[in-house]
Amino acid sequence: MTRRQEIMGTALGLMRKKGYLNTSMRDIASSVNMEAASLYNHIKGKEEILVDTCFGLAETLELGIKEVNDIYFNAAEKLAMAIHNHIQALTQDLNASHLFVHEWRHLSDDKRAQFIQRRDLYEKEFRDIVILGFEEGEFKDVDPKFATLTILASLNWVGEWYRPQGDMEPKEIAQKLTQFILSGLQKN
Amino acid sequence: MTRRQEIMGTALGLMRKKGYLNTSMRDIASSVNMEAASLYNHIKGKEEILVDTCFGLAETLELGIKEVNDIYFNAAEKLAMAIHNHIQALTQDLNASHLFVHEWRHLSDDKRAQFIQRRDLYEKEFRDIVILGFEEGEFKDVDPKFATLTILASLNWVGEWYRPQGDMEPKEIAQKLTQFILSGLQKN
DNA sequence: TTGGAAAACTAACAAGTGTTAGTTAGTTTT
DNA sequence: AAAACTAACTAACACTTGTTAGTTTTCCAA
Repeated sequence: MTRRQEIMGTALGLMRKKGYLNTSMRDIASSVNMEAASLYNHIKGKEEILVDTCFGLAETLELGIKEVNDIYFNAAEKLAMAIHNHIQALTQDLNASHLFVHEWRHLSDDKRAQFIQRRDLYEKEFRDIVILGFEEGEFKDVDPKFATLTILASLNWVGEWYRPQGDMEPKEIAQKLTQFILSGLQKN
Repeated sequence: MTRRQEIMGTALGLMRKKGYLNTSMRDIASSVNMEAASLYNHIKGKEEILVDTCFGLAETLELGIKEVNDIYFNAAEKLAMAIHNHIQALTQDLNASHLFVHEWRHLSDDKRAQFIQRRDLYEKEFRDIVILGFEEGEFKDVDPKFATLTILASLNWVGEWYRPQGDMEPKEIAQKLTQFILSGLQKN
């Protein structure tokens, strides 16, 4: 593990616990036993931590949804796989997920604009699955935008309560979420 | 409208746009055309804004769920009404909702502990409805904790995309959410 | 053993933070 | 008219912020 990775990992942990703005370069430095100024031998600045993390996870998610569309499935299967990939990506590094879900707002103006664009594109991929399901006659005639936002809300919130040593594994969470989203709470 | 209310309202708007930590007392002051120090004639300090808002909305939500339990309904009807009340409370002031959903983390330690406790209690009320539904034989045998968190995630996320002048009214949103949560995406 | 890069250090800067103290003008109450 | 209250002000304090410049130490390849 390079020193840079060590710094990044420590920073992400602190930022998840205290928030991005509340985590100072001095906090990060002392957590890896060095002075704040020394961090600049490894990273360009504080924002680099946020940028690399947000865009890194964005790329992982994009690859995940592309994989879903490459393989031919019906909408229900596509949705199940998309949910699975999303949950895998998010639970794989909860600290990074926190920045991705909550702290992207503090990106500088241009980076934030780029981020929002990629996020919207990702949302659109989900929405297309919902629309496909309707065209197949398998899904109800719901408002696709509304449904997609609701689905993604459920997925992104998993990072708030998932605990790696807990009693549910990512795979199981994804499966339950898929079940819930497809057929809801009510019996028949 | 008192000067205090004016300050609070302005502060909440700024804090939703820029985040709690990124909004300085000087920002707030200049938005209401006064000096930062003068704010202290009306509020005790910056945290009071966060505390009053978070606990105020908490109380509204608690009243909402109590109302649901006072009136006898089956679980499906209870859930529908609980969702309706929750969405009404959240969409009624999106600025306050932002603090409630996102910025409560920055409460001081003791206030945060209180907040979490009340939040957990509110979650429990929702969970009890899910459990009741199962006991009635109306809901599936889902993991109640998992289901509740997923439901609340969907509800809380509404504040991220709801726009007051948009094409969906709170009542309609609540109705669609209820429908989605009860019977899901899939036909049959 | 030595040269040079990598990685740490100290010191400092310029800006911004929430908050307090003390004051003043204007209004309300006694 | 005198006293008290309200709400604004200026000035300052003590501290924290991200970052840069310049310097010293560490460490590995030649």
